[in-house]
Amino acid sequence: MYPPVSSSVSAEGGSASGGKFPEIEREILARWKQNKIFEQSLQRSGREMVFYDGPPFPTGAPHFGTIFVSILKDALARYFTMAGYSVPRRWGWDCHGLPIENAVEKKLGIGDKTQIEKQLGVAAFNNECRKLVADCNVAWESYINKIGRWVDYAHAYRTLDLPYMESVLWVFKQCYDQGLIYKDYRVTPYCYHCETSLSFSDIRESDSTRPRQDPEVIVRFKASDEVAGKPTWYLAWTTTPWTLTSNLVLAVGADFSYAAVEHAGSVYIMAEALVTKWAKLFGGKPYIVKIFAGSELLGRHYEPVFPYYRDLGAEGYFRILAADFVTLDDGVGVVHCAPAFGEDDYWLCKRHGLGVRNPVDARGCFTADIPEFAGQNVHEANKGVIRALKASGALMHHSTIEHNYPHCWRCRTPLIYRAMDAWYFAVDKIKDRLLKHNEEINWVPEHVKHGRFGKWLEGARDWNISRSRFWGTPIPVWECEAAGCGQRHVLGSLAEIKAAAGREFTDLHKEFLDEVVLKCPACGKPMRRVPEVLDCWFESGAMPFGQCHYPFENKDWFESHFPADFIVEYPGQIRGWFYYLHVLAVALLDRAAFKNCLVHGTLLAEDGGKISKSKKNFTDPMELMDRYGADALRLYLLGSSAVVMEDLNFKNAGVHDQIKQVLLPLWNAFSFFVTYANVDSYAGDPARQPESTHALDRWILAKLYRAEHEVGEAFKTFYLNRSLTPVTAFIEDLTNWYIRQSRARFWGGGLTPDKRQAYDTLYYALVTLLKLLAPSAPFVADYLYRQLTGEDSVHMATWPDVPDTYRNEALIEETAVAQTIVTLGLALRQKAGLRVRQPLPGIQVALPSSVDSGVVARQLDIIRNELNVKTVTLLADPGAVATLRATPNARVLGPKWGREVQAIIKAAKAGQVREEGDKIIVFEGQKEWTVDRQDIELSYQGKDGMDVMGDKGVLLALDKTLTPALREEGVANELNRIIQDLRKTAGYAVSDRIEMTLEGELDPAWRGHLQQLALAVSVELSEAEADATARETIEGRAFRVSIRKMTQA
RNA sequence: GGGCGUGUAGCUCAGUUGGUUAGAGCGCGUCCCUGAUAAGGACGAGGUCCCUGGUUCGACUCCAGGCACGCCCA
Repeated sequence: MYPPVSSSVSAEGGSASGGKFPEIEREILARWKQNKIFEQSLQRSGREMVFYDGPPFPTGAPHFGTIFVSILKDALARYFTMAGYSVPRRWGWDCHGLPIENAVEKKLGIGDKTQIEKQLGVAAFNNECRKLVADCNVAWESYINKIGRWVDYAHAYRTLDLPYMESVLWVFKQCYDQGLIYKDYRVTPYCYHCETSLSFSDIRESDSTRPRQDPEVIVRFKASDEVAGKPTWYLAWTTTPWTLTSNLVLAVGADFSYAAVEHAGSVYIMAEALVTKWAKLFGGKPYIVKIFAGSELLGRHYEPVFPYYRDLGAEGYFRILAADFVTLDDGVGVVHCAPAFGEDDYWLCKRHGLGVRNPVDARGCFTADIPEFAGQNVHEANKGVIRALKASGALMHHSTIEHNYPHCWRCRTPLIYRAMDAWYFAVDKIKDRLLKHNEEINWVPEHVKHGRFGKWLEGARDWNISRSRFWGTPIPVWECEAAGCGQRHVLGSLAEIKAAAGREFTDLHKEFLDEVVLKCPACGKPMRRVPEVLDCWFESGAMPFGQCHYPFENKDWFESHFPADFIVEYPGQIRGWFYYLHVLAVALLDRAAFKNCLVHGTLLAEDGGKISKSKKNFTDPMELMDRYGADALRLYLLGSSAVVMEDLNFKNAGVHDQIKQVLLPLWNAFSFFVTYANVDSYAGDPARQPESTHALDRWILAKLYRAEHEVGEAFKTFYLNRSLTPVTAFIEDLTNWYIRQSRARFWGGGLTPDKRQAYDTLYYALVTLLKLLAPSAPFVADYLYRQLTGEDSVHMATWPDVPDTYRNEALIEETAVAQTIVTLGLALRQKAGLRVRQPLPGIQVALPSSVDSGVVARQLDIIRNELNVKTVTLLADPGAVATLRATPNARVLGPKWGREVQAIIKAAKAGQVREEGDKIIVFEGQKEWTVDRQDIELSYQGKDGMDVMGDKGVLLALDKTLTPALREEGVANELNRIIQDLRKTAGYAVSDRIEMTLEGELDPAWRGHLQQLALAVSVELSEAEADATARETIEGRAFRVSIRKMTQA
C-alpha cells in the first residue's frame, strides 16, 4: 500500500488539502541529515570523480551567482554519483588577501597602512582578519543547505591553515628553484590606499574599470630646434597632469606625419592628422608651415615643463623617442613619458638606457624631490600642477573628461601606475607549455578553449605575485641586508624553517615569520625576510596541493586526485582561478590541473541589467525558495542556457513555470499511479523490467529509452542544460498521451494480465523518470522515489540503464502519425463547431507514401476514442478533395541531378507527377525525370474550400453526417457530463451509489446506460428531496437531473 | 580600437554532417471539466531566421563584410 496522495499540491500559498513543495523540501532536508544520505552516497564503490571546489572569500552573504554555481556543482556531482562514481565534495575558503584586509580596515576604521604597522601592529591586525574569516560561514551554510547542495562543509580547506600555507611555501620554492620567480623594479598598477602593487588580473576584475572624471590638459614643451626662425614647441596631451612633474622624454610615432603649426608668433608641433581636431588651439585657423615625418624628430631635445629633473638633460633625457604605443586616437600624437608612472613609458626608457625618477611615495604622495607639492596626494596635486603650468605659460588647454579608469577592485581607490620593487612569476617562460596543455582541457562551452582562455594565455604577461600587505602567506625569501651582497635564501617547508630558525612554528603568518633572521652564508650579516606577502591568487591557484598538504602528507592521495576531473565556475575565473590553477600546475607538474571545465554564465535582472542590491531589481533567492521551493529554482537555472556561459535575464515567473511544467504534471502522474495501485493492491518491484506486449507500453518505454540516453549524454558532456528538455518532453508524453490513453486499462476490477503490464510499465517509467530528474530536482525526486520504492533515497540509486530492447524508433514514428491524425481531427471538429462529446460517423485519412498504412489499423482504438468517431478509413480518392503533392528527397536527388533538382522539386511540389511501376515520373512541359519511389514522398494537400486538413503529409477528412442515433448518443454524453458534474459538486466519492431522477426525452437504452455509469437507480425525486439538481436544454429538449446519495443498506 | 560570444514568434529560448512546410514554453485569442490533473487540456493566430554579398543545384545552417547587443580587454 502506498501512502495516499493528495491530488492537489500547492505551488505556493497554504492549500488546505495538499503539501507544498517548500514543505516537502524541509522534510527531505531533515531526513537527509538524519540518515546521513550524503555521507552514504560517498561510500559507493567505483572510481572516484575528482572535483575541485573553487574557494570563495568568506565575506558577506552568498549572492545569486554563488547559488547558481552551487546548483551546477551539485547537479553534476549527484549525476556522477548515480552513474557509479564516488564524488567527494570538499568546500574551500579563500581566507587571505585584500578583500579581507579591507573589510577589517573598515571595521576598525583604519585609514592607512602606517596605522597598522605603527599603531595597531601586524599581529593584532592579522588577528582581526582571522576573526572575521571565522565568523562568516553561517550565512553561507544556510543558503547552501537550502538549495540542496551536498558538500562537505565541515572539513573545508582554508588557505590560512598551517598545512595549506606550508604547501604554498613549497609551491613557491619549486617555482623559485626553476627560475620562474624574480624580483624587479618596474611599473605596476598600484593602490595608494592599500599601499600595494596589484597584478594585471586585479585591475581586470569586473568592477575595477569604472568611469572617472579627470583633467585633460595639453602642454607645450620648448623645442631646442627652432622652425621658421620662431620659438618652437612640442605639444603633449595627458589626463594625469601630476605625472608631468616627472616627465623625462616625449614619444612620437616614427611613421606618423607631424605638422608645424604657426600661431601667434610661435610654432607648435603635433600630429598632422589631429591638427583639425585641435584647431581651437590655433585660433581656429591652423597655419601649417612645415610637415615632418615622425622619424625626422627623433633624438631632438626639448626643455621639461618642470625644473625638478632638469639637470638630467646632459645624460640624454628630454629627447624625442619613437614608440609604437603612440596612436592618433586621442591626444595630439605626441606622448609625454614619465617612466616611473607609465608601463609603456618605463619600457621605452629602459630600452634606451634611461633610468627612472620616482618622486611619489607609498601613500601616493609627492616626496621632497618635488618641493612644491611634497606631501600632496598625486590626484589631489593635479589642481596645483595645472595652476603652475598655467603660470609658467606651458598650459595650452585644460578641460575635464570622463573616461574609464582602473580602480582598486576592493577599496575602489583610483589606481596609479608606479615604479617599485615587486616579485614576479615568469609566466612568459612557460607560455608555450601553458598553451600546449590547454589543448588537453575540455572546455564547456567549447569556444573558451581558443577564445577567452586561449587568447588570455597567448597574451599572458609576467605575474606580480607580491603584495606589500599583511594578511597572506608570506613570501618565503630571506635577503642579506648587506648592501651589494645579494645573497638570497628560500625556505619551502616547516622543517626548513625550523632548521633555520632553531624552533618550531605553528603559524606561518607575517607576524611570526618576520621574526626569523638568518645569517648570511657569504658575508655573515643578518638575512631578513622580504616584507611582502603572496597574491591570494597564488594561494588559490595552489589549491590542488594546499588542500591535501602535498607533498608533506597524502602523497598517494594527491597522485590519484590530480588533475581534477571537472571544475565549474563563472567566466571571471577564466583570468582568475582557472588561469592560476593552470599556471601553477603547468609550472610544477607540466600538465593541466583539470580535465573538464564548465564555465557558466551571468544572471541578470529581469530587465537585462546587472543584479544590484542597491537597485533592488531582483527577488532574494531565499524568498524565491520559500515561495516555490529549491527544486523549481534549480530546474529553471539548470535548464537555461546560463549553464553554458550565456547571460540569463532571470524571471521569477520562470521559476514558477517549472512547477507548472515539471513538478505538478509529475506529481499528478504519480498520484494517478498510487490511486489505482492501492485499489488493486499492486506493489511495484524496482528491480523488475516490464515485459509488455501492449503498443502503448512499448511506446512509452521507447520514449523512456530515448529520454534516458539524451539526459545521460547531457550530463556526461557537461552540457547539463540539455538534460531537462528530454525530461519535460517525457513527462508530457507520459501524462498527456500514455496515461490519458491508458486510463481505461486501470479501471476494470481485478488485476488482469493486461492491467499488470500497464502497472509494471507505469511503475518502471515513473521510477526511471525520478532517477533522471534526481540530479536536477533532488527533493521532489527523492520524496516520490521513496514512496514508490521504499528505498532510502533516489540519490543512492544507480543511474538507469534502460535496456536496448525498449528501443523502438518505428513505434515512436507510428504513434506520431496517430497523434497527427488526432490533432487534425480535433482541429476539424473545432472548425466545424462540433464538440468531441458529439459522436461522428468517421474520418477518412490519406497518408504520405512513406508511412505504412497499417498504422491506422494498429492505432485504430486510440484514434476512434480520442476523436469520438465510429470508423477510421483510408480515403478512397484523395484527389477529389486534395491535390497531390510530391516532396522529393533533396538530399538524395541533389547530388544525382545537380542543377536540375530545383526544377524537379518545383514540378513535384506542383503535383506534376505520375506513377509508373516502382518509378515516379516528374514532368514539366516536355521534360520528364524518372525518380525512384523511395526518393520521393507522395502526399495530399487539402484543396481550398474543402473540408479537409493536412499536416506532415497526413490528410484528414471528417464525416459530419449526424444520424438520429448519433444525435441521441451525443445527448446522452451531454447528460452524462451533467450527472458526473453533479456527483462531483455534491462531493460524492467515486464509488458512492445514488438515486437519480432524469426528466426529459431520451432513448431508454441510453437512459439505462447513464444509470449504470452513474451508479444510480432510477427513482422519482423532487428537487427539494435531491442533494443536487441541474436543468439544461440539449438539442431543444429540456432535461432535469436530480440526485441523492443512497444511505448505506 | 582588439578578442570572444550572441542576434530565430510579443517574451525566454531549441533547431542535430546544408535538403526546400523553422519548433517549444510563456503570453495572446477561441474553446473544453465523461473522475489522476482547471495550480489542467485542445485548437488557433503570430516569423524578412539582424543586414549585405559570396560559396552551392539548394543557406536559419558554411564563408566574408557590415549592424546591434553582452562580456573581456586596450
